[in-house]
Parts: sequence; C-alpha cells; structure tokens
Amino acid sequence: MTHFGPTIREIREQLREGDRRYSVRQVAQRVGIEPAYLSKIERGEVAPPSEATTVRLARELGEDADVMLALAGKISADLQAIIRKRPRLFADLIRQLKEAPDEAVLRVVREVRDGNW
Amino acid sequence: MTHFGPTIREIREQLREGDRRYSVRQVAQRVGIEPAYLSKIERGEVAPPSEATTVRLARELGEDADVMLALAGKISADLQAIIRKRPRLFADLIRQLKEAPDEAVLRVVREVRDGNW
DNA sequence: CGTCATGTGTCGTATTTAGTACACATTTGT
DNA sequence: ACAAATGTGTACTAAATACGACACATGACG
Repeated sequence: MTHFGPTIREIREQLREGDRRYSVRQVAQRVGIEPAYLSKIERGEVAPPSEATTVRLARELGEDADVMLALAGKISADLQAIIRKRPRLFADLIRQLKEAPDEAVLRVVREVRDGNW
Repeated sequence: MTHFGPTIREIREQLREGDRRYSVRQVAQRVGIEPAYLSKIERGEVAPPSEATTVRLARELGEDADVMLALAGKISADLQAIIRKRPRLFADLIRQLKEAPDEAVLRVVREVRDGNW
C-alpha cells in the first residue's frame, strides 16, 4: 500500500550499521523466506508478505507488529476476530473515534484498562 | 466461517413469505450476481462473497452490513482504514475491550459520541 | 588475489478468491 | 395443460496471493 518495503529496508540498514548479521540474506534466513523474496519486498517489487511473515519480520527487526501490519495494509487476525464477535458495537466505536484526537482515544484506553466496569 | 449462507437463506425466505420478489433469481439479479452463485452461497457450497457483494446483499435484505460482513468473516474496509491510520492506539483499545461486557463498550461509545474531548 | 557473501533478475507454481455460463429438472401460476 | 419462473448441478476461468529455485554480477576482506 504505502512504503512498507522501503521502511523495512531503512530499518534493516540501520540495524546493519552496528551488526552485519542484518544483511538481506541473513535476515531472510532467520525469518524463513528466500533472500530474493525479501529483496523484492524491500524494493516494493512485490506486495507485502502474508500476515505471518510480516509478524516474523517485525519481530526480527524489533518493530511493533501492528504497525508493520498496518504499513502492509493489513490488520492482525486476532483484532479482526475480536471485532467480528460484536460487529455493531465495535463498528460504532471505531467510527466514532475516527476523528477523535489521539489524546481522547488514549484516555478511553486508560479508562478501560483501569477497569471502570 | 460460521453459517453465513444459511442465515442469508433464512432471511430471504422470511421476506419471501410476504413478497415473492425475494426468490433466489430475483434477489441475485438485483444484487448483480448469478442465481446459481447465490444458491451456492446460501447452501454454503462456496465461501461468502466479496465485501462489495456482501454489502449489496445485506442492503437488499435489509440487514446490517457490518453484521453480515462479520458472518462472512470479514471487516468493512473503511473500519480497517481507520485502524490502520493509528494501529497502536486502536490495537490497544480493541484488545483492552476484548473481555469487557457490552455495557462497558456502549458506555465508551456514548461517552465519545457526547464529545468529551 | 581469490573466495566468500551479498543483492537481485528471471522464471515458475500452488492456492485462494470471486465469480460466470449454461443446462436441466421441477414447481408454480393461469 | 402449458408457459414461465424457480433452484441447482456441472464446468470453467481470470486475477490475485504468496511464495521458491536458481543463476549471476558485484563487492568486501583476509
């Protein structure tokens, strides 16, 4: 969708400055994909990988999985499952929060975390 | 996933009691798909249709699109877009609300609707 | 200077998604 | 009785998804 590939590349290259195990080949091997495939992903020559692969890649690069999935144009299957169990409720909530500033959403998160129910 | 097909069938057959324009063929035509395809969908012989088709079908049957999409194992693209814009925020919020009772979620929805921000 | 690792180009493929097209036997309506 | 409408079985398909395999030129470095 957006610059998933280039972002990955940038992060990997940053990590590489200090640690040469972050080459395309070695990262690909640890993530469990072909180096050529990772190379294509980073250059945006192919679409972002599957959710599972994206998550493994995020972990390997020390990034937040939900953020990487978002860059890949996806949403974690576990979040989807939660929403699907109460579609009306969550659909309303999310659409309500569309324009709300981060601050407001955060307040709600904290409120819920502190178990006001 | 669940009983998307049979649910559709039930709803359509209900509507049909009072209005014979709700045959497989006529509904299919209005929705813009082949009757054979709708038939297979209703019997669960094939997977639920695409988001666009599901939404048109829901409208045609007077059902909530988000609920029908949920039955189809999907989540509306517009909701996904909202989440993807602030993945960390929404991921946290949704996971927090996973176990919260409907009541608590509703309270949050109202709170936000009444614009406390 | 040789070799080893690196990034990438090319080609191929299995699986899933999202349907269409047609024919046919069976009601249903008049 | 007969035409029209109905539901469904069978067969096919175009496009997208998610990769793997291999070869090759270039560069790093000991």
